[in-house]
Amino acid sequence: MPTQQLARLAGLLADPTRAAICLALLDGRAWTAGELAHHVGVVASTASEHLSRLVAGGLLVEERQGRHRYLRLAGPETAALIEDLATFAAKSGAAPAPRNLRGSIRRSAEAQARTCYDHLAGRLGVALADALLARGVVTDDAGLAVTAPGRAWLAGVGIDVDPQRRGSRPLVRSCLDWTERRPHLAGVLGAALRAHAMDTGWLEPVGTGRALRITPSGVGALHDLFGITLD
Amino acid sequence: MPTQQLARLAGLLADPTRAAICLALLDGRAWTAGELAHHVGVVASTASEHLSRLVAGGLLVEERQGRHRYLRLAGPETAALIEDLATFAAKSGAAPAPRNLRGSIRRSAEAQARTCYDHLAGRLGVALADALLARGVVTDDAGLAVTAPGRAWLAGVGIDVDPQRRGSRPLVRSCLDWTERRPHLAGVLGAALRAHAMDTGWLEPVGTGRALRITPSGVGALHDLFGITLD
DNA sequence: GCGACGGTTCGGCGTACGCCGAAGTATTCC
DNA sequence: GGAATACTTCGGCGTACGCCGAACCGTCGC
Repeated sequence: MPTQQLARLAGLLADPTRAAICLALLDGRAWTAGELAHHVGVVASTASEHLSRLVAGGLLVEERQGRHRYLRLAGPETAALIEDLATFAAKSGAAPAPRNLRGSIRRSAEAQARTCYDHLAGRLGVALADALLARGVVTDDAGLAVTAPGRAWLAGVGIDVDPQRRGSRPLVRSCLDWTERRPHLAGVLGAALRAHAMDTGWLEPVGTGRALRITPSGVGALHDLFGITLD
Repeated sequence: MPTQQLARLAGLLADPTRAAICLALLDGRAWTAGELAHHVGVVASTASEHLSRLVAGGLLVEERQGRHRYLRLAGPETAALIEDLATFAAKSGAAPAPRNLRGSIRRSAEAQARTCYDHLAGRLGVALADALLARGVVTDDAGLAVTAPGRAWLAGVGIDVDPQRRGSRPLVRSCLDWTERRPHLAGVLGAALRAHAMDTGWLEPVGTGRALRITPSGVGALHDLFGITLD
């Protein structure tokens, strides 16, 4: 009875509150139950029940730490499914003609580069993290940190990570990516990298989602500056 | 508010009856309202309401002819979405680990070859239809029909289309495919082709869906007998 | 220890929805 | 024209579900 299974799965996303939760979790992070409740605008008890159903249904996984319950999507394929669904839903009513090619293009583009909150994820995000570590711009000796020469080098490229500008936010932070399952750079540096890449036109958004496309000039710059070549 | 749209779309598939309707329509054919009602086991009035909702939601399109209301999926992307969803739902609970590669493999495989009811669809189905027409095994002079030499040639290959075996079912019938939007061969010959391909090991099922994989021996046989090469 | 806090469970309320049968409308066949 | 057919609309029934507030339970900070 695949029918029941399909209906069950769809039923998990058929409620606006649960849908909002899943969309929020598309950023790949693990949220606490309280954060999600506040974000979607329901009381904690209501959210708790929704979250239990989503976990029972296999869409979410939970991780209990002390008095917190962290929730994230069950895996990359779950994220992909929800994105596909949301994308399809968003353009219902629009011209359905040119969707065939678009779909696959966007899919592959998103695997290459996409935003995770305000920084870069996807294969580009991981590659950037690797490159900066390899070149000594960032060290991982006692927690992630930008080295002194690294700071100067970044300034030369045009990326400003003046420590005065960070509030309470860590300068460099690790963030686990969906498709790569490897950490990439978040924090102030991660955000600065993304902002610089967008400002200089190395990357441009494609569609309304979080997918990014590497422009021709971006291909050159990423190769020359960071030694990155994505096939 | 993409949240509402996602929930609306999911809500269309969240009901077992509607899910069953959509799964039935995955064969690409246009069903009448009555056929669907009987197939999913509800009374006509109930089905009518479900169908109206599915049409209003953009998942189905209708075509009125006389006192009949024909319904089919809105397009190839709709079929793909429902299949993705059903596939995902079917393996919820199984090991989610090796799904990354599998997913893309299956996707491309399904575009190449898949079953449509009991015959072959996808690019292989279309290519087979073309090949048989080009070789004079089948003609399209006055409706599709198997030629006399064609019948002998098929018998030599090992495909039995003895006219005594057909009941009221047409020997050859055209069927519009989703991904190719071109007719392929249904009817008794279509079913016989599929059965032969499975029996001889030219094709093998992949996963639980309708996707088929062309085996190495199948590649050779399809090339030698029908002159077919799929990239 | 004790309070504060995050999360869960439970009871109750209201709505939405799926189902059917009966009546109504349109089309086709004779 | 009249009967059979295909579908739709409507009314009514029952259930399922989403929401909240209140009470309860474990964890953390002092």
